[in-house]
Amino acid sequence: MSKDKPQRKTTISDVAREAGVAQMTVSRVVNGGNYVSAEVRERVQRAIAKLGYQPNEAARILKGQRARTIGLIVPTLADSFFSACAHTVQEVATRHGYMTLIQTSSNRAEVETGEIDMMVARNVAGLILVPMEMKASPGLLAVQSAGIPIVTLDRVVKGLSASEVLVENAIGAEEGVRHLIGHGHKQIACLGYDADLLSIQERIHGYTTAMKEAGLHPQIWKVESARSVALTLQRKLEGPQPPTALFTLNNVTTIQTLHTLQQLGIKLPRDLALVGFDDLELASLLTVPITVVRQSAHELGRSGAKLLFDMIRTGAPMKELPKTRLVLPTELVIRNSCGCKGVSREIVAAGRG
Amino acid sequence: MSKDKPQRKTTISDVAREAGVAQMTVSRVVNGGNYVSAEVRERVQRAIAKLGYQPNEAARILKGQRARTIGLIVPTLADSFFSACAHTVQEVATRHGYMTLIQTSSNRAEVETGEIDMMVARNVAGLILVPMEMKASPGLLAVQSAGIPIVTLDRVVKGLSASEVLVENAIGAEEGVRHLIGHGHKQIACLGYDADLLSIQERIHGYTTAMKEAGLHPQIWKVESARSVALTLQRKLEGPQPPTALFTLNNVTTIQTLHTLQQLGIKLPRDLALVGFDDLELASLLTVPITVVRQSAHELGRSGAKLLFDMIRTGAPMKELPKTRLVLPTELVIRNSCGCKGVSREIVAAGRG
DNA sequence: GTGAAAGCGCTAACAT
DNA sequence: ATGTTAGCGCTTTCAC
Repeated sequence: MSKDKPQRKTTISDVAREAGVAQMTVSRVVNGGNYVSAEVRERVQRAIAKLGYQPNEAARILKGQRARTIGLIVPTLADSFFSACAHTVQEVATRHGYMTLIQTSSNRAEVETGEIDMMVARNVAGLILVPMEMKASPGLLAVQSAGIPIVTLDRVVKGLSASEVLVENAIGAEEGVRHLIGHGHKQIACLGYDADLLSIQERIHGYTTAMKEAGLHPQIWKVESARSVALTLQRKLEGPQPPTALFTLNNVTTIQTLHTLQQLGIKLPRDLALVGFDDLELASLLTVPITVVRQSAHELGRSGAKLLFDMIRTGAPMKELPKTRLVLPTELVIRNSCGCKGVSREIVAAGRG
Repeated sequence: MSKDKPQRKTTISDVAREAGVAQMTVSRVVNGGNYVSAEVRERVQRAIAKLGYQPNEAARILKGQRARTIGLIVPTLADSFFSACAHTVQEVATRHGYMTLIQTSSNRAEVETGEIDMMVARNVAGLILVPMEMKASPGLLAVQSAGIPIVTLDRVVKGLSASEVLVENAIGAEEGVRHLIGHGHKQIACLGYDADLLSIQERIHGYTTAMKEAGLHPQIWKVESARSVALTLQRKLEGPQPPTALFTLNNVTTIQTLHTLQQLGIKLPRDLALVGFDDLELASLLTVPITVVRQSAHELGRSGAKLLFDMIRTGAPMKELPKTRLVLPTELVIRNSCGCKGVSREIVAAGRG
């Protein structure tokens, strides 16, 4: 039907012939174009455009260069927080002329390890990840000693000289809990899971700080998984001395909580006040708009990618990579689940076919 | 701090030396091991194990092999429909031992074109995309004639021999609109944008079919962009003869509509009934749970990836690639915005730190 | 069965 | 400022 001959891709030597120069000159033009006269550069660029030349990555890599590709590992793309983050990382990478290998670890350290190996095999120029383990695995250390810059998002890895972008989890949680305290609540419970994650630990710490500061007794309900949130909540709320307010540790917990309250017929904020960590899409359109501590996924992605490309540009080779730690602020978005009355008006964007 | 020498990776010739054979023999052992005596194979395998040899992908690719990487281009990852889709594609790819280069086209054909070129430069083994143009660009044709399998999602590209995964847009829309008609509505307006996309055209077609079938007069409000939804809606609803029901053409339109109705103080479903195309996260927790025509992003991704790997496996080289068209069903999820009374109970999953 | 040679497309290092 | 040479690690081709 179509062309039978797979028409050999145009190579650097095709361009060189077309422009009447040596391959090396073309290579120089492609890579920054230094030490090339304006006239020749012009001619080469025309030839490139005419032939639709694209440098062959494999050849570059074989020569020892790094791929113009970065790796990104997030727990899942099915959570809008991480997909927003991935979106931004990819955008920044594109702006730098890089592509992005995106993998999901499904919250499993072994999976992450395998993915790191595959990325190393592809000579990625840098690696951004939301790490699953608190201490550096041999794989990650190998990446580091291969001189590949690493940025971790949301969490830190001990024993690794990677740059980190974190979130003011403790301060954000404090602020949220203080807001509930400001509404006069004394019995504020803190609900969530994954207590082994740094981010969650910090939020719990923030909760505890705010409670103690107000002379209140912290009540922390750690559950093992997202699924058990509903059970725990139901048991506690129907028990003696139910709390008058709730602080939920992440978006999934908040959603589970909302569903459970709906089932139990408990009305927000009349029967129970709620502040959650993490914003929800459509939060303002819910039966009761939810007050949340918002962290920006886009900012996390943007900062992480920016840091990575700084490192890639600097090209600190194998040696001590410059290690940076960035901590992003959170924002208390006051809606109605906390007991406040006002109406929040929010804007939506983005489109699909 | 760590190792200063980046310890050159062991190559095929290291293994050959260690085993006392030629590189070629090692290569044969690595790739299936045919035409090698058991004794030599044994020796080579021991050497491979001892040295921890990993074949270099770049070198393989340079020799004309395809990368164990596929490309995926979606309009955006900031829309949960497409990120869910990307999530599943990536999962399937991983299961096949492939990685996934994920790029976003931002709904712009030129961007898509550039990304396709970069993927070709990386020798991807296959390409999955939600195409922005209805006719094949030179770039896409080049991919095809290079023998790289292509699968398009949600839309078709004319003049391209790619496999396609589509959605029963027309039938789904018909079903949704018929449900509104079943509630006794006569004045049902259809609202949305991006009318040049096949998927939207089909939904409009389904709407029109259902209306005509019932002897009703179609009322289609095409707007130019997501932003103008609110304006149009407000103007029409405050004008003479406002409709009693609304059919919105995609999730963004539905959300804009919800916000607008909230502002105008119009209550669902008392003042106005609503059925939307595309499900919303948290739809069941909204003030009024929204009835929607749901299409499965995961199924779209899964089917597309499956199709692609079928093609990659078959390895139909440059010749006529087997072209398949798959059309996925939609599902009418009845909640309350249509006027139905029942309570829907839904489950949430997925977790984050 | 096994091996030697050639070369994929590119760029670092060295001419000129 | 531009060109020449060599070789990255692998597999295809052909010889033995």
